[in-house]
Amino acid sequence: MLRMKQDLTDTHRTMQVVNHIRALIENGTLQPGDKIPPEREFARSLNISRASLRTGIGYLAAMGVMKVRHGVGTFVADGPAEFGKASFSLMGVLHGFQSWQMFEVRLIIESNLAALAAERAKEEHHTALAEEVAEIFASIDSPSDFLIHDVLFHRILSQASGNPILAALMETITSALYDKRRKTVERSTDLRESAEMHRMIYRAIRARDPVEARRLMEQHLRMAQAAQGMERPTARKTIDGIARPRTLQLDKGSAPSRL
Amino acid sequence: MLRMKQDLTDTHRTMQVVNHIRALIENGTLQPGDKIPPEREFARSLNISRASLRTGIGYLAAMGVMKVRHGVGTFVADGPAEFGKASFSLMGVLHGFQSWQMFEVRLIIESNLAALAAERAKEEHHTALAEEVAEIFASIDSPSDFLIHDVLFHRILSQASGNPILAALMETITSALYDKRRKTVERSTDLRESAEMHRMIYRAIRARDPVEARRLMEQHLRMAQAAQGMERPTARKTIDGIARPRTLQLDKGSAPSRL
DNA sequence: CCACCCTAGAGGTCAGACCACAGTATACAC
DNA sequence: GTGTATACTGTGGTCTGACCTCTAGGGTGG
Repeated sequence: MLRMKQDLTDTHRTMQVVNHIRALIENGTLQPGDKIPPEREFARSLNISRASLRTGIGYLAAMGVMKVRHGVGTFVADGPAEFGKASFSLMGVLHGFQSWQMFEVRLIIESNLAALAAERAKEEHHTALAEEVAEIFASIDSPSDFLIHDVLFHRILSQASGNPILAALMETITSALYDKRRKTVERSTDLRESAEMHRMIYRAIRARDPVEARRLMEQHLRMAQAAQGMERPTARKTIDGIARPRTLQLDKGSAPSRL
Repeated sequence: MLRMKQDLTDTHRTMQVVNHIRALIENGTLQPGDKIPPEREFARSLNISRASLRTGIGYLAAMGVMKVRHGVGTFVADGPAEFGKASFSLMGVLHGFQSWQMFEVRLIIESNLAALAAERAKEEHHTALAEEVAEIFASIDSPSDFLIHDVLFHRILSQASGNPILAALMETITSALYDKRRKTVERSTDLRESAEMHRMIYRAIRARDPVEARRLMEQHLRMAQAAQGMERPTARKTIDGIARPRTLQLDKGSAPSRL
């Protein structure tokens, strides 16, 4: 009737490797930061060729679950969760993501992140947040440093929200936005105002006031968006990149496996 | 001082392939659904070995940008945008994602999706949405069919929101939730109530009432969550899967490349 | 006209040699 | 003794080319 086949990228051996490692992570044998055995050895122990093993590892590395370091070894990722850095930009060109859409998503997610953080942040988060606010003020004359601590502030806030999934989504958007920001921040003049906003957001979180935290975060982001001239276009035209009409197909295709 | 190296998975050849294909997609040479040349031939034209080409393709396939079909060929993905199906579950076991967190994210994203859809949906979306509502009512006695149209309804709503990024994030969460739902829906008794909710949401969107659409969607999701007994635990214990304490490190590590 | 089988074309796997990189041990010069 | 240069070892990266498996389509016999 409809689709029967599973379009998963589950090529025999590849998935075998992926599932094996997944299992090792699930039962705790492998923890973030751990190193897996050398390819030659690991391949032998799994009774597959090194090439196949590498395919599987490549798969895991592509989505950020593992990190491969030439000449050193392969490790389980340990940084903040994220859905493939490159993934986002690739998906972007493929589906025509636009800047205003990124900001819209950021506004939605981060304002909720702020609200949740206000409700759930622990002492240690308050401390870390306060430190970053201080660093931000201290970096007012150095745009590049300012941006670093700005990013750090938002990342800590993500963790304070107590929802790693939301944090991971935010991280994905943020890293995609980073390059663009790095360029504009340089010629930014009112970093003082931005610093002040961070401080106010921190105070709202500190005071466990979700409503205020959300409001301030929204205000902060709208200001940031305006500063980069990336508001949503009133008309239907592309801001950056080529316009991509692409007949919008209400594709029912590939409904969640089997049906 | 801090990190200097770029931890990107950019192994020479691999990235070379990825960027090449990315370029082909950007300049329109490759469109969703298109087939790329056979590996042997493509590899020769790029002056790299077939193995390297395959590594690159595997990378792209892993994040859902390309689809490989054994014995047929390799194609550019054309379905709804999504950040790697497997990616999510892998990230899940790695960072300890929990059910209530997935619901929380879904609640946040989808309620906003509904609000946006109410503001921006076009005629064609209204039509498609109405059709699915009808299908949903028609499937009240068939849980499996019901679920299919339920998913379709939400997917169309995502497209109607006019923000493909948000839609992609939603799709990622949804596909992860799908399996779990498939099990519970079977023994669900009040599908009628759910169907009614979909109809009301549709009407709110149709009436271009963002506030009401958001409110109804939130209500709908909370009911769904309650039906599956996945509210957020009052205490600090795990619902499913093993508890994973994992010393919460405020990892500053891997700040967005170079600094 | 339909069912079955065969085959061409495309991806999947394998084996083993060799290259490139990172970190450490060693040797030589001062 | 100290320090720097070099060699070695371990680990991932790439290449070749042969062979396996799957899919789709066309040919052939019933």
